[in-house]
Amino acid sequence: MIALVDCNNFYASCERLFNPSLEGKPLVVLSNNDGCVISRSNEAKALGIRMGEPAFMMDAFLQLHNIYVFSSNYTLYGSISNRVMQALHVFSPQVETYSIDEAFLQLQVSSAEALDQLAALISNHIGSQVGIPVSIGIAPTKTLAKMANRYAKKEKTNKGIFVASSPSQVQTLLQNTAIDDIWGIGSQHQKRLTQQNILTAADLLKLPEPWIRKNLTVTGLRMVNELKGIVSVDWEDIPPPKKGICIARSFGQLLTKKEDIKEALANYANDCAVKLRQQRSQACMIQVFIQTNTHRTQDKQYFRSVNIPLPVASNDSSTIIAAALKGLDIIYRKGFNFKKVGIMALELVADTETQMGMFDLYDHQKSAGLMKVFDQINNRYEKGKIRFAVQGYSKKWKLRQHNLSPCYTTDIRQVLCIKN
DNA sequence: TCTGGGGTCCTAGGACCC
DNA sequence: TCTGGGGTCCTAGGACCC
Repeated sequence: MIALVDCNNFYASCERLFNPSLEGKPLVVLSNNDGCVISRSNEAKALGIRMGEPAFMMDAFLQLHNIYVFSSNYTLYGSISNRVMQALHVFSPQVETYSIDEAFLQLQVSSAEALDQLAALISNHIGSQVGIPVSIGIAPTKTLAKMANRYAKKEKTNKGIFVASSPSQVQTLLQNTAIDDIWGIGSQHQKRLTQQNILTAADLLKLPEPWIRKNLTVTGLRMVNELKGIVSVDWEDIPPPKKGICIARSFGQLLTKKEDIKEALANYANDCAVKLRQQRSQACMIQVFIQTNTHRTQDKQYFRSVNIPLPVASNDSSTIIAAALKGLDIIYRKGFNFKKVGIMALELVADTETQMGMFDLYDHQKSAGLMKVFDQINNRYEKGKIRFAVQGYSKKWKLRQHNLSPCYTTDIRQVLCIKN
């Protein structure tokens, strides 16, 4: 059987962890730039706040209801996530981290009672060891486990646990799951299925295979098999290597000058190179893209991207930054209000597989050595202590983060201090 | 003033090859 | 009148996920 363990309102729960006075209070976490709502406590949900709602449109509402507002603190959430994943390993050697707040577990137990007990145990353990509430769905396939989890949350069943191990329980699940609550059905597929009068997961199983194949592609066929209890989604204990690494961010304010955008891009390019080194990869291709704010209909719009091949695979900050700036030279145009710039590292190879270029005069060992020292210093002291001159100091592009909580678990200077 | 960021997979269509 | 067929590679775009 497969269990899906999902942290409830994860970011909101993380903010509460070190601030118990927020228990029982409405609380929201905002996206980068304090843009829109990406996590809500149950109390905030009860007040009708929707996911993705822009913060600036609800300022008055937030104040009126004394809703606590947090900027997103991914350093904190990442660190709490690690604790949750560690704690889950107690219950199974096979744990697949699916996202920052979810994991699949393979369980070698089959009876419904035993599964119920085990789920309760897991839930209590994460609660007492990490302090984060979770919901658990158990079923024969990942897709059904996702559904069981959602069902548990929605119906508030038995402490957020739902076990669908027997055919009759699976049937209950299928009949009570709306199609848009199925893992793999988004708004577009939902529209098409509703037109066919397919409203639940059970309805979906009545559709002929060729129709599924044509309209929902092979991914849809796989999903339907999973609903039938046939395992069709691979198990991945070890995360497969990433195919691309992307750093893209909206600016705190609109930018028009190339110099300002250059500064932002150089910083993102350096972050991208750091990520490449962390996962021991090198990129053969760099993509740069730039875009205006599509929400501002009064502005002229512009979106463009360009690929810059690297003659030799690299994860050297200065090489990645240089390629990124070369790309910006090609796609930048005067006279637009730009909102966002980004860089993507593509065609990744392991850093042990470096192919030397025929006319390659670059000293790879020297570069690797320099980057190692660079990373060590930045890890040891304040993050980003040493930087490249082109990364600049104007910081006009900087994110808005008006309500950022401390990095309680990752920065010794921000550890919670208890008075006596 | 103000609307996230980072991924994956699939398909269709064009270019190119023999 | 009537203009092949099959393969590969690349890209853009669309759908999905959290």
